[in-house]
Amino acid sequence: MAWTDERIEQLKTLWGQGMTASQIAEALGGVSRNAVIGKAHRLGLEARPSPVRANEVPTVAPVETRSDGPVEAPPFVTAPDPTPEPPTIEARAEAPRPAPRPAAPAPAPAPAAAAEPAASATAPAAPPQPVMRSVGPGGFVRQSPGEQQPPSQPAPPRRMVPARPSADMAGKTSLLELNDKICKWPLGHPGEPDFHFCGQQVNPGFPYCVEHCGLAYQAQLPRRDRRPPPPLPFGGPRVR
DNA sequence: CCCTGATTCGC
DNA sequence: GCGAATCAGG
Repeated sequence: MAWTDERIEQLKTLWGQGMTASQIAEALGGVSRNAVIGKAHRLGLEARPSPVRANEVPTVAPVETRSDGPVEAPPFVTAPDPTPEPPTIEARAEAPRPAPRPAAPAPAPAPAAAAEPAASATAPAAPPQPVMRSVGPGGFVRQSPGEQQPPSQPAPPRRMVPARPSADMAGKTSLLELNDKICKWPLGHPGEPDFHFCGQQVNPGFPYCVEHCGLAYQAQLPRRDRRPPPPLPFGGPRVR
């Protein structure tokens, strides 16, 4: 399958959200995990913590670290690491690391569960999970050190709307109407009559409105705890 | 074994 | 540019 602009866009988004290559491959369909990784690299997407990379040649001289195997040593090695010995953590901190690995946007409207924060609602008794703090890439959920609430839970929608108020039934936001100022959160499935985009005003710097940013960028859950099937925009992947 | 991402290299 | 094969760590 070809890498259309749409698919590339999805790849970027999902990759940015911390989805694994396998998950992305499954979500996109028609591509392998390797294809996703390969494409991500060619796109220059940020590398993510990989198991295979800790190994580094400490000295300037090319040193073959592999100790066994009938592997012929390469005649030369290209550019040994320019920063071999960061004396401090500094270098690490600088590294482009998508700090929190957000993942799994939950497209399906989950009406219940959400508490109503409006009115006099103070912070619910005890946020039991201080650790789970999602900070959108780019710092989309900024909170003062003083007042911090666990934003892991996507902002509870004021109310559940299928897409947008009645007016939009007449004019849903179509692909052609997308621009960088309106939310590109897809609703429904491409190709179907009611497929359209959120169309709200974007959260500046993000492709989605604030509400959908809350869905798109969430703290990564332990893999055990996220079994809900493919968690994606566009109402979830098609079941073939 | 499983998983992961990175890299290589023939196409 | 693409992605299977391969590598290598968890």
